[in-house]
Amino acid sequence: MLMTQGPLTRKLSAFVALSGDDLETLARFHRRRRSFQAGHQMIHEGGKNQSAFILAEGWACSYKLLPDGERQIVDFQIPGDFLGLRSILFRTSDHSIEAVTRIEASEVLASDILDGFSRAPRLASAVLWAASRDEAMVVEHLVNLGRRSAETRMAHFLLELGARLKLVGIGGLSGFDCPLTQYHLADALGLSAVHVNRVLRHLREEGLVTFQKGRVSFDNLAGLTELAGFDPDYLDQDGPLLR
Amino acid sequence: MLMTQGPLTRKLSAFVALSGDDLETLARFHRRRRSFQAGHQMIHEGGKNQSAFILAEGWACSYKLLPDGERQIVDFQIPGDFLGLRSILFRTSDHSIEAVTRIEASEVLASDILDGFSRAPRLASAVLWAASRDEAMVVEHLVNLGRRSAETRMAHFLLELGARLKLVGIGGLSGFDCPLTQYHLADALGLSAVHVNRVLRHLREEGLVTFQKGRVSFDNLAGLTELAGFDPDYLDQDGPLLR
DNA sequence: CGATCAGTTGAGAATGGTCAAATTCGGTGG
DNA sequence: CCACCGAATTTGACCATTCTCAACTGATCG
Repeated sequence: MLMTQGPLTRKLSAFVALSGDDLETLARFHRRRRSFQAGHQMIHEGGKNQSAFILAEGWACSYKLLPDGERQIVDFQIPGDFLGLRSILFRTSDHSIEAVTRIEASEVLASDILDGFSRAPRLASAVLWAASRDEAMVVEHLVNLGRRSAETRMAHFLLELGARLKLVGIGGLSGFDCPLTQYHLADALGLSAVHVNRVLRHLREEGLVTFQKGRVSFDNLAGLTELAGFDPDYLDQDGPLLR
Repeated sequence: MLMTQGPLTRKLSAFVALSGDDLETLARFHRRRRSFQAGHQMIHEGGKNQSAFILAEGWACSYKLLPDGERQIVDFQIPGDFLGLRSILFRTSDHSIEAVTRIEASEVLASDILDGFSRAPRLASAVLWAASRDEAMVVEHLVNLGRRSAETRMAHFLLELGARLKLVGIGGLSGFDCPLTQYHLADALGLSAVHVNRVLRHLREEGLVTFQKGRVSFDNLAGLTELAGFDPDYLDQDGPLLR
């Protein structure tokens, strides 16, 4: 039994108590190690027979492009995240994913997943749970775009990212290293890059957060949390529900 | 074996070929028939030990409330939809669901689902697929809010709703009956009710769609589809992927 | 016949977008 | 070490989309 299971296994174990068989099947997902340059497009919207990946190192983002060339980033993926699940469950992928930084990941083929589910059925429940957790995050982004001002939207986004990174042991309460550009933020938050810059300046001048030179610093975490109305419940899970 | 399986079974069968055992387990989900008044809150954000429902008749909507009292509607549910899955997968629900019209639905307890998954493992894969399809819809709404103008947003929304209703046999290419108020549209599209009204008027005056007296009429379907950049691929699935 | 709720319209304000031009910063080659 | 390049960031001025507030209409219901 491998003791060096990655963060994905840890995450899934938070929902179902995985058996030895389950763990072994899960370990098979890690056979094909790949690395990608920053900017490489790992999954193509409209493409068929694509793979999924388990991210070990680096950041990625999933997005959709509009006819007029604009793009909307749906989410960022950080180490431990499963990415591109929908691109194997559906015949043609409904979104694209690109590497934000240099990436190390395990490639998971559609057959790995589907065979894995018949070999270790509890795995399907576990992956369903993980996918639902991702969906909860997308829903929170939706609320962000629909009903929050640019400023609270940015605050909420940075807090969520900080909380997610802390859960996988990267960064802490004081802040985190962040490879994103202001264009990434703009495409994720539905703003223009110019306005992103203004919002960041304002938050900095208010003494709430500083995002400069690839580092996000929470200067006043309580104030920022208050401003954003941030409640991390949708990220956190306690013990396994399924035994 | 029941031949009168509902639209949910049909939907799941589009992904996995369900065995007799699977179908029987699925049929158990339909034991507890319930009905609700319009406006009844079926699932409470923050509530614990909630049920899920399979919608047989009527419309519902899932939403989140913000600290300032605003709300963001995440999606509408129509007959055949599974609703509240995340409220049983998570200990505490991250969203609320309320009946838009009078509703007929089957109540599904957390234990039904979890026992069902161990009894009929392929069901877990099927539900994972259905949940992913719902997530694809939420993602499309996210793009809608982030990167489309009020007008194309409305156009896209009405086209998606029309396409979904057509898939379950309600309404056709010419339009559909729609119980939503302009306040519902506002909360779903991240607009003010006043602006919703203006946008609807403009679309009507352009001869694209008319939404009046509970009926949406596509006056110029091609033009509306063009305006919205609507591509229904993310809704449609062909044959079963898993045999 | 009030009362209430959905829809409609106008006027003015605000949030955020666009365009254009600096400025800074991290390389990279000399 | 320095000059230079391109990308990312920063700022200003002006513009547009959308919001807010407020009033009015019309339908429905007890």
